[in-house]
Amino acid sequence: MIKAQRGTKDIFGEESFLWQHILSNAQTVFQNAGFGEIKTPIFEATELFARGVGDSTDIVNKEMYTFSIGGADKSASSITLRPENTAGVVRAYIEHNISRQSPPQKFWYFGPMFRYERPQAGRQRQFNQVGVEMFGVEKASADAEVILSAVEFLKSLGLDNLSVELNSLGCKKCKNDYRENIKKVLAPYIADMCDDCKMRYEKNPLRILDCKNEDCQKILEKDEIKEIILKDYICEDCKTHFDELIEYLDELNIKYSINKLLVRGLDYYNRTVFEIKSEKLGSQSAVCGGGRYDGLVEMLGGPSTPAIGFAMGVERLCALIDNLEAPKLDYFIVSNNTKEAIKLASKLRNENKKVEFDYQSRKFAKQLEKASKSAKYAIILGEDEIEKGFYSVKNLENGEQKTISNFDDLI
RNA sequence: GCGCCUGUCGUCAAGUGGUCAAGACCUCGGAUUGUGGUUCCGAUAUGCAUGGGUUCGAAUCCCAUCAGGCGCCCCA
Repeated sequence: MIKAQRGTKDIFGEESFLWQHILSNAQTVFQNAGFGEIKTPIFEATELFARGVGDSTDIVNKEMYTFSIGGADKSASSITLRPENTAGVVRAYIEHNISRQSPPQKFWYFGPMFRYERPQAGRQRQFNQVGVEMFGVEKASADAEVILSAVEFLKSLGLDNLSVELNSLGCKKCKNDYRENIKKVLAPYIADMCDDCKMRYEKNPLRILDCKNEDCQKILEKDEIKEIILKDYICEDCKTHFDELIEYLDELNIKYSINKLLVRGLDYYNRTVFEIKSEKLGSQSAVCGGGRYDGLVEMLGGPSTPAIGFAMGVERLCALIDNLEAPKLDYFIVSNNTKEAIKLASKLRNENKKVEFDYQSRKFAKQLEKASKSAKYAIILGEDEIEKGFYSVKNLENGEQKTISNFDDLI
C-alpha cells in the first residue's frame, strides 16, 4: 500500500469546509484592509532562501527540500521548495519593480510551505501559511496595521482571546551593540550552558534568551545579565518607533504583552517582532509570527525598502477551531425515475440550489432516510407527480408535505 | 536529529501466549413493492501498522522498519 508521505496530510470532508472558511475569511479581512493577493511559485532558487532566510537558521541549514535539476550535462541549478513565503514575495517585489508603485504595497497569501522536520501535533513537513507583507512604510502605523490585520483575521475566526507578544530587536546598529553586550556578559558562563546554547553563543546569541534548559535559565537570572536584558538597549529612534506602535495598539484596544525575551529565529527581522500564541496547542504554541524586515529587500538586490509582515500556520488555526458541519442540501429528490430526477436537479442547480438525488432508484424509504440526513427538503417525484406535473415537497424537519405545481415556487 | 510512549474494522475500542478476535457507532441490506429521523433483524477484520524471529501455538514476547503522539530542538 502506498501511503501519504510522512508529515503530509489529506484534507477532505468536514475539515475541508473549515479550510474554505479560513480561506474566505482571509480573503475578506485582508482585502478589506487593502491587501492584494499574491501567489508566488512553490519552488525558488535555493540561493533565495539561503540569502533571504539566513544561513544561521535551522530552516536553511537542515530543513530545506532542495533538488538539483537540470540536463545530463550537469549544468544543474539548485531549487528549493519554499520553507516560508517572505523571501519569495520579496523576490517578486524586486523582480516586478513593485517599488515603483506608490507605497504602501500590500500583499496577502495563502499556500503550502515545506520543511523537513520531525512531525508532531501542529508541525508537518508540508504545512500551509496565510500571511501578509507590507512594503514601503517605515512608520509605526505600518506595524500597527499589520498587527491589527492579524488580530482582526483571528477575531473573524472566533479566536479573540489569544495573547499578542511584542518586542523590539532594534535596528541594524543597536541590534549589534546589544548582541555584543549579551555575548560579553555571558562569556564567563559559556561552560555552564547547555550544548545548544554553546552553539547559539556563536551563531545567534540572542536565542539563548529563550532557552528552556534549567541551567541556562539560572544563568539568565543572574543580576548582571538580567540588567542587560531588561535595560532598554535599543537606540532612541528604535525606542520612539516602538513607543508609537504601543500608542496605536492602545488606541485600537489590542491587548498585548511586551516580552523582552522574544527573539525570532529568522535572520531578517529587525525592530518590531511579535507572536500570537495559544495555550491550547501544546509545545507548538505560536499561531502567528511576524515582524519588520527593513533590510531584506535591499539585501536581495532591490532598493532600500522598509517592510513588515506575518505568517500564520493554517493547520494550527484549524486545531483551534471546531470542524464545520457540511452545509445541508436545499433539496434531495426522491424518485424512481432517475432521468427526471437528474433533469430536475440540473434545473435547480442552475438556480443556485444545492441538490442531490438517488442514483440507484432505491426504494422510497431508503431515499427519504438519506434525504433526512443531508437535506432541508425532499422533493418527491414519483409516477403521479411526473404524470400530473407537480412536486410534492416535504419539510424534513417537521414532516409537513406540500404540493407545488410551479417550478418557480421551488426557487 | 535526540529521548519517551503508542499502533486491533471507516470511527471508538475489549482482548496482555492456547475456542471461530467482544461490543458500540457508521455503512449496507431486510421487516415496510410511494414517505425518513424511533424500533427490531441481518451483513461486514482467515485479520490485529509492515516484515522477520522466539514458541507445539503469537494481536499478545523479541528485533527491525513505517506511522502517530509527547518532550527537546526549531518554528507557523
